[in-house]
Amino acid sequence: MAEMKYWLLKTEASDYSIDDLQRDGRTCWSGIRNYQARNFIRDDMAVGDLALIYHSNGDPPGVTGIARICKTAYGDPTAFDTKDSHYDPKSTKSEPIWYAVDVEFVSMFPNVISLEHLKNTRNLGGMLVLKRGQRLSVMPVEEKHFRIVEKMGT
DNA sequence: GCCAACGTTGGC
DNA sequence: GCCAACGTTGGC
Repeated sequence: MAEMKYWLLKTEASDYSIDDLQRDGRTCWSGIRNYQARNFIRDDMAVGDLALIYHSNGDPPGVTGIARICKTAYGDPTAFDTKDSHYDPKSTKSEPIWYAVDVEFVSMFPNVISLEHLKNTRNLGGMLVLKRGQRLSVMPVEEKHFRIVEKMGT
């Protein structure tokens, strides 16, 4: 088995929150429309990888829990749906441009680990989400950083 | 709602 | 291939 990887997945709490994931148990993580993020999803995510769930535009913005990748990348169904706001006619089922994975609920933190808290945690220096101007909705996380945030959330 | 920091598009 | 215009993200 390949080495386990760690990720950070951004979502807007008003759109799909950790509470929604806990309720659903499992969901299709769709709507990613950035090539760099797409490449992570399509090429690097494996079943069993763990992801920090990050609420952007939250109050406060921050990490709210953990999910696990439970199905590797497949053509993003929202790109095929003419009624969906993420519809993209250039992405076809035979040759998808955009991809989704399935994730399952692992845990919800009792308190949000706020962006400010992350910034003030010295051991998290270099974590991608803290970098200025970092807008990727999917990004890799180093194991050591994942473990620190996981611990902060328990 | 503002705006900085991007990524994408399209004319040339 | 350059780059200006435009759209989006996301903290504040």
